[in-house]
Amino acid sequence: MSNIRRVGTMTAAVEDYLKTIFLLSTRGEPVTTGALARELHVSSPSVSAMMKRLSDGHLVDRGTGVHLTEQGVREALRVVRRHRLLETFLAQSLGMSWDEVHVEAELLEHALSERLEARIDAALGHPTRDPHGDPIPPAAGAHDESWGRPLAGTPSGSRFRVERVSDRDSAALRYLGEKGIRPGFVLEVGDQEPYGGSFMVRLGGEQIALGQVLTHLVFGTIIEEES
Amino acid sequence: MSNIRRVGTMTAAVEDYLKTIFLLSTRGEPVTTGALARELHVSSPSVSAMMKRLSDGHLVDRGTGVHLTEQGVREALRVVRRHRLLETFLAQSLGMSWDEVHVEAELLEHALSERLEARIDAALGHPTRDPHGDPIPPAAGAHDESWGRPLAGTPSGSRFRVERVSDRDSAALRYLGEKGIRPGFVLEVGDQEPYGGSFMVRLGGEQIALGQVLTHLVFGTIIEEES
DNA sequence: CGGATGAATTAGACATGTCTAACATCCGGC
DNA sequence: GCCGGATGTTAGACATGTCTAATTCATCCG
Repeated sequence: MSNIRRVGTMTAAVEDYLKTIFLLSTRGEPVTTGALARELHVSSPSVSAMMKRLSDGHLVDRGTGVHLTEQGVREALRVVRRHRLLETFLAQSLGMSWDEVHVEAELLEHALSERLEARIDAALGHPTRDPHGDPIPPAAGAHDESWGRPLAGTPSGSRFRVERVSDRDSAALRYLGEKGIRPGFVLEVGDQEPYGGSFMVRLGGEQIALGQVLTHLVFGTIIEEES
Repeated sequence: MSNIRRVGTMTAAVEDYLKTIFLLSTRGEPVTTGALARELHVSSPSVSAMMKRLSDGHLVDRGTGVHLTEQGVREALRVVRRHRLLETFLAQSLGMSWDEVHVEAELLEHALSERLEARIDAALGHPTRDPHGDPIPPAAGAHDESWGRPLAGTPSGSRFRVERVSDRDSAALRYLGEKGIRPGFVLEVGDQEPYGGSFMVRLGGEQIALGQVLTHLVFGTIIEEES
């Protein structure tokens, strides 16, 4: 039966590839056979074969690396939308924490019907951000996937508004969540301790030391002081 | 990647077959190659091939017709549990009607992780019945799948408590729902109009005429008059 | 008893998606 | 200018799950 399969060539595997290509390229990373293999936990030949299929189906172009065609972007955005709506829904309706929702959404995103997607969207009041601050692509219309700047390298003394936190490392997410570092909050940036030490920030009067890795997972903007 | 796949031999297709065998046999219908092909919308040879696989995996025995082994029942109940929990969850959290939830649960049931299943179960307060009145198998322990008696053939003048309504015909479900015929409600049974006419029942002062087909979709028990 | 009928299986093909092993290609350094 | 390593592709195999066409098998009826 394979209830999972959708119209045309969209299968769960195809959706995963398209989504991953989209996310890699919007993160500014090179989209190569090797990168996709690493990301999707498959072998390089598997990626090669799939790229051939996607290319035949006019979902990707292959020049230097791989990039999505217009139609490929459209399909990728559909998957990303379902993923982020599900994350938001699971957090809202079941109180799941932001480090748990990603894995679950990963499983469910290929099995979400259009109808259920619409119902969830409506029930949530047409949200524009998921729990990590990632923008939810609209059902139709333009989408902005920009990441802002990473916390790493932010000059001491500036005020930094957290906008997105990468959902790739679930343990790091839990840790950051416990410290209160979530989208919408503003950090007072302190000093980078020397020789790869902690990055000091202040949030609501509390001093927080963040390891190198964490500062590359938090994105946002520097708030200009008005005076 | 195929995120859908589970441990061992449990795939979405295997789960569908096991579930269907379980449901057919608990409805008292013969579980034959043909019946499964009809039910699952696949060809007979497909069923033959799958029965060989399930038989090799000790999930079914093949004598006269097919029946589940102990392990087969266990796996089938896991799928049925996920399906009915999902139906209940979708009805509760999104206000979906009982004629919509079946189709959606059908899609999601193969992608539900153990963790999410447990979260949903807890959030719903460990429900024992889905919106159609179908019993939700417990995570561990005995399960009773009995159907009670059909409304069809209930003698005039008796009082009939609705316990389950078959979810197989979505349009019929919607119709019955509009008339107020749902699990828990008690009907005063009237006459069967002759020559295959309507079956008359009374619910909360209102007279309802039910076509033949409907009376075979509603199950429950006759309430003994006390006096 | 013999043939028609229907149900089930076997045979063979195909699509999807994965793997390992072998080959190709390209690019930097000497 | 050539060699070695990284990167990518081809070749070939396998698992899953489906299909159609052909065959077997049982059964019922005249």
